[in-house]
Amino acid sequence: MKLSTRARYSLRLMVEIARRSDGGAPVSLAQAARGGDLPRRYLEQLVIGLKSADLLRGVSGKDGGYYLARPAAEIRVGDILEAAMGPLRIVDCVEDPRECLRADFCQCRQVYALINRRIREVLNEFTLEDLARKGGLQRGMERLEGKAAVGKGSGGTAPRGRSGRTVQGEETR
Amino acid sequence: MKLSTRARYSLRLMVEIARRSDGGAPVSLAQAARGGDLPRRYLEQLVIGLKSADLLRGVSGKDGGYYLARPAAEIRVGDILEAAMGPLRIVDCVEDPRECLRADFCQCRQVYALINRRIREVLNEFTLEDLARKGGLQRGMERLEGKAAVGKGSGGTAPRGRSGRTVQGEETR
DNA sequence: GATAACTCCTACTACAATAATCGGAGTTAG
DNA sequence: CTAACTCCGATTATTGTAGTAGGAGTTATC
Repeated sequence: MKLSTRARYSLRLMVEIARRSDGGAPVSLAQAARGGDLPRRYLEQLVIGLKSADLLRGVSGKDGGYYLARPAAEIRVGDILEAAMGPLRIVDCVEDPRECLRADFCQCRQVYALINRRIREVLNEFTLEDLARKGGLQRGMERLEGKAAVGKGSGGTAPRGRSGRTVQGEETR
Repeated sequence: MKLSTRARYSLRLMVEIARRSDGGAPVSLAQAARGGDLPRRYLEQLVIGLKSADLLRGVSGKDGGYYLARPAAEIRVGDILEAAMGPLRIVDCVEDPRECLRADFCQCRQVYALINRRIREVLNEFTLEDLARKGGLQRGMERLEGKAAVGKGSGGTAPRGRSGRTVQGEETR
């Protein structure tokens, strides 16, 4: 149930990049590592998954680094977790019955599927912007509380883009 | 994200016991193991957690075994998972800020807390009875779909007891 | 065109957790 | 008294996690 370090670091890395990528210049892992006190060498690994999920783009060479492949408001927490941890499934049999010999008569499977769906829904309601926002936390929380309280059906889980601005600068630590 | 074998086995074990405990006699691990093809020796370990969470009660001696500490409709999936895996927290800092040095300025924490709450909600909406029910799946599913689709606020997550009857007998495999 | 600061790629390693297995002591119905 | 259980404490093999290490390739700057 617990998120792996890998998952948490990936989220924090994305947050650091989101916060610092305001000036247009790519954010280096060294910067991100310092800002979020994360082991830089480890980030190098995590970044691979985030790139191939097309959440980050890399720029080689001096003054290189990474920038978000799309606005923070359009990157869902679920996207990041999926990139870091693989498919967001509570059990394999939910998607592919062949994974389980017992699939035809196992009642658990259907309940698993429903739970799994709901978890993905929550994960897709929150975006990187929610994580990266600084200040105005109180205001932010009200909005977030709303999100968390109102079950918004099962349908489209794409995040509605808003246009808050990400602040940069002041050392996070 | 994936449920551990430990967690899945615990659920299946509970299902086996629920299904077989109709006659009043306790269900032995040997029976449960055969019915759910689970390694009996391993179940002996899992049962420890389930007992101390007061979900199962043990009866020693010949014809001994285990029975549910309360009706299946009152045992939530979340209860079982918690007994099997420990506290249902996605990260430790959600409940205890001291877990994290960065707690005061970390925005993630609040979002984590909201996600965590929602996950616990889903897990507490489904009961052992939902998992153990045999036949009438179609009908069951409609009810379950309803559950999964309608976000029912954040309030009380105690399962509403219903009074379906658990079937017993016919070998599950 | 050297150099500094990066990304990028591939191993490697230490440690912890997971998924069991095993032997045997204690309990109880027949 | 014995067969069928629970109960208890070790032990083990395998995998996964978190993190390090070394170095090749890329690019702005002096």
